[in-house]
Amino acid sequence: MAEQRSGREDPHPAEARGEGPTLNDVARVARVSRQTVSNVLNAPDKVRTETTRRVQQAIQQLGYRPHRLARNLKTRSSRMIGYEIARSRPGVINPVLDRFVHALVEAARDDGYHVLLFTPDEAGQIAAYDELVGTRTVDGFVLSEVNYADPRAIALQARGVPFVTFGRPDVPVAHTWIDVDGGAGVEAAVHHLAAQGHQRIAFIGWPEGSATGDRRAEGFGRALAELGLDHDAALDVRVEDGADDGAHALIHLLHGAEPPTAVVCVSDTIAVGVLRAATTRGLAVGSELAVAGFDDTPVAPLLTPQLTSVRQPLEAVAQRIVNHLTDILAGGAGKPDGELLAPQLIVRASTHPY
Amino acid sequence: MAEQRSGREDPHPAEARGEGPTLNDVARVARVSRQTVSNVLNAPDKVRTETTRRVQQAIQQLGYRPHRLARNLKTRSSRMIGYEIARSRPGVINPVLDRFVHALVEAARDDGYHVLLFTPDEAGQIAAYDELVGTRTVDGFVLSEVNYADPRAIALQARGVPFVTFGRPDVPVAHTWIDVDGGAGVEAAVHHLAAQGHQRIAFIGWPEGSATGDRRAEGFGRALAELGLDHDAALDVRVEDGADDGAHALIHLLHGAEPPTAVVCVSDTIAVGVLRAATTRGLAVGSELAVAGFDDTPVAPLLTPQLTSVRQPLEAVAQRIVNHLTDILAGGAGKPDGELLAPQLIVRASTHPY
DNA sequence: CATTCTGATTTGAACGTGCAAATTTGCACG
DNA sequence: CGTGCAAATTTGCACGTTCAAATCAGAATG
Repeated sequence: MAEQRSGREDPHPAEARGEGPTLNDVARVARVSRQTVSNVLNAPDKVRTETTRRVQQAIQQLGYRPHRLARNLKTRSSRMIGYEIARSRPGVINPVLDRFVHALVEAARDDGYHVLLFTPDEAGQIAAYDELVGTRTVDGFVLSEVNYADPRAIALQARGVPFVTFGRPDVPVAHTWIDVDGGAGVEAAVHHLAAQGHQRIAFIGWPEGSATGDRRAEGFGRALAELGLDHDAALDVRVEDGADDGAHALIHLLHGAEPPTAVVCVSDTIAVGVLRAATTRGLAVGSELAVAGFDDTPVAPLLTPQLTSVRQPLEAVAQRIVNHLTDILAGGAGKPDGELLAPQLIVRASTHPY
Repeated sequence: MAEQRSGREDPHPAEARGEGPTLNDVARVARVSRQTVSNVLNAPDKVRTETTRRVQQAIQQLGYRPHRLARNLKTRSSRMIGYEIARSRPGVINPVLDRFVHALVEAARDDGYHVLLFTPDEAGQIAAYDELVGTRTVDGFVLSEVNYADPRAIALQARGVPFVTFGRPDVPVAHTWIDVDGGAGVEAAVHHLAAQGHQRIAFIGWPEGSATGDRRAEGFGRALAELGLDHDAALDVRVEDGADDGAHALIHLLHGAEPPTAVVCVSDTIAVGVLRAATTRGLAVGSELAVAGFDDTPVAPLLTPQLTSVRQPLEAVAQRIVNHLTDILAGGAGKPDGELLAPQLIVRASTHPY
């Protein structure tokens, strides 16, 4: 059928190059122009049904897939979202990485984006961000573990780089954020303990200065006020995030004049230490001492007794973050706003009196 | 200085476009051609020192960074490595994600690559792989948790897609892999226990059929043989990977005619259950019953007592995997080979007799 | 039947870079 | 001072796609 061939042939058909087929290859097979194929994929309403059918078939036949790089070069977007994974500290259970990253990747995929991981650059907090945005490797970022006046948020803001944070800034600033209401989580834990009959409830938090920690601590104070319990300063302590620190804190609490019968911890890591110290002292956790953690890390259900913990809706957080970010990237400016999601208290044996 | 300007001007200088500067912008400032700038970056030896200096300065001045997409389009490579994160099962501590992913990202960066995460596609085990490679979004893959005759490895192999696995295939096949000698890890644990005086050492493994699990089990048999201890089938049990399963297994073992004085577990998750069951039964772990885990997950040092565990050199694994993969991607064919790294036994209180 | 209009399709150009070939420059030599 | 040669630099083109403008086909209109 040589006469069917058009005069000008693509001198480099896909097979000859040992590469995937291109728009031109599909176009030739479907006997349409390159642009029509492009339209079938990107603006189907501009193409006649019959033509669409023919093109689709050619695409099928050749197993064509658009070349991401070529498309992105033209559209000036990478359709990649950058996410920095911080170095995990040994001895501290990373509450976020596993579940959150997973959720992030899935949410991004649903919106046609991919997640690119990177680690902090020793050249400075934002060097890695500059690099990625400078080379246009990513279109925007998701920041987690943001603190007050987070330098990364400030820098990205100044550069006009799109980003959404997991965690809210302290002052109302002009960027979009999603956060979990940690205070409400602690509040729920305290209410739960009070409902079990506990009157002397302690809180082991992180040292002041971390946005996340401070807000959880506030929830503690709020809950006591709501319950009409007085806020005994001796029952409100602050330690670094470590199991040993938690253990020491509990021992200290137990040595007080009026020791607590229940302890709410700002993290599961600390709760692990509290559990350990309690067990070592022969205190029956659950009946004699109730303990609650925070983050519902994978270990919570593995501890003895199983640990009551506040679970963050990380999947929902990731979903909302990606939605907001892709909106911004799509140019749907809108004014930046925040969204506060409610955590959920997972009650387990460590706070059961029986 | 109008007379210094060349006749033909770039009609779209960077500032006018509101985008980053391009090679052309740098070239104009440095008064050289676009290609010379490219050479300064990619083949410095082809450029005169003086010219290099001028170009460097222009690059500095404009804050130029090469446009990744454009470069990659031309070089037909994305300089991205794909890594699939499997859905983590609740109640099982993911031994790999945190440390390994981190190490992977850092190793990749050192070789000029980025890591792109993705999750399994419900359309099939390799659909997501096909998609990424079809759109040329990634250049190759790192596979972890590979099993015998892993379908992903087979499919990628068939398609000629570059990849390196963490985990070795059962038959000598034609792909490169890195693995940790799990058998040797269990062996080390058994030897350590024997050195503490234990004669009846049990092993709690996974059901047969998983490459990783079977090899760890083999190490157990090997160690017993080396030590001249007989391989009592009653002390070699298999359960699913869960804390409860570990607990049941221990109880079962303790009910035997001659119960073990030491237990090596194929995972920390199982060890957690064993610890729990032992404690519940009033057995002093460390002195009366020694327990060792595997993977040295973040919880191991947080347990009571702290858990002896076999630690995989994940950082080294990631490093070697990336090195091999980038070699392959650079065309440095070489014949595929494997590399077996030794794990390290981290001794803690759970196997200390005092 | 010529004209206008609308929708469908094609053509030309560009995104920013790197490879290959072409050109220019600098320098040693007879 | 021309000649030859290697080194330095430039020019042309292509990577695969999308956007904008141009062309074409077909129906509706006067």
